[in-house]
Amino acid sequence: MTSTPRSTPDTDGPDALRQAGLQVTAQRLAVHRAVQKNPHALAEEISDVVRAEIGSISRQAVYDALNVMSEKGLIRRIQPAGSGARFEDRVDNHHHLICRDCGSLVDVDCAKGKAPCLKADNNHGYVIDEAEVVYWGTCPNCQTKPKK
Amino acid sequence: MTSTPRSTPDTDGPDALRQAGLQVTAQRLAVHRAVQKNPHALAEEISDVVRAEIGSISRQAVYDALNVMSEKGLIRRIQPAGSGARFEDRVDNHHHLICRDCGSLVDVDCAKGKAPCLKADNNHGYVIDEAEVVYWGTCPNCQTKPKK
DNA sequence: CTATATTCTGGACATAGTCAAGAATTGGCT
DNA sequence: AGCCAATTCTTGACTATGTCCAGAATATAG
Repeated sequence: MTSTPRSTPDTDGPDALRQAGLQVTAQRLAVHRAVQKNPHALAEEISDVVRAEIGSISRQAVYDALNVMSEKGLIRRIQPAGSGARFEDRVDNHHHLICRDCGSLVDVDCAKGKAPCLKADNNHGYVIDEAEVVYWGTCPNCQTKPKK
Repeated sequence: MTSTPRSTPDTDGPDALRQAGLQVTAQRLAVHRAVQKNPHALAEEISDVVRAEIGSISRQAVYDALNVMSEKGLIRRIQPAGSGARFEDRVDNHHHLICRDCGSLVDVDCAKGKAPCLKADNNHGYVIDEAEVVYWGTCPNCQTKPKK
């Protein structure tokens, strides 16, 4: 560490937190890393990963970290029907494709980085800040199964 | 009302259920009516409405009716983050606009009845049957509040 | 180094929904 | 109309996911 100030300024743990105006704690750093390494993980899975890494963490600290970081835009929360909240560190505009049978979830890019769906016809006076798109279907694996 | 065999064949309770291959029961009819009359209601609200109408119904019967009817396409289930499942009888292609602050939810038509968002760039082998779009933002009422 | 605000811990609690076994109802058949 | 088999409903326990609270620990500013 003689002359490596910061390899990836934007996603580097401490800096990312500070830039978001959050205190830097071991728990938050670990949660952030866990989300980065486990895209689409559930809160409980994050909890397990963090616990494996730093020994222990309370459930509340996990939820708090996930919530505050998603509020600040550091991570993104997705919450499809049929499962708890999931978290990912990709904050760019992309969407998700979910299998109705097995719940598997994959990322899909949204038409070349543009946001074609961000405008609703009639916004009813709402100020829209995000358009979330979820594609529901059947994954390749579940298509082969007899359906029951 | 002297000679009105059925005003709306498609949404008439008994027929709608039969056409979906479901047994016609008082509970299901009441749940169906409750959903029609209370768009975007939660399961528990449906439960209350039904109970007011037919006296009593078990929680399980409500969930069962809602689930089977949404599987059969009689009603549609939507489940935005931060609330339980909501149900509506509009089955056509439309989307939703939700306030992050108060959770209010309104319908938005999807570009003139067409389905412009139904195609993902790369479907990863999935067979897609629905594209769900949720617009997140702040409703007119919450915009005036000081934000706290 | 100290002060103060923020965050974390631990445990109770809340909400939304599922599971399972037996009772009641529906719809087809005679 | 009356009966039978299958479906549906009831009841009550249970699971999963997440929140609330008060006090202990920690981070950051000065």
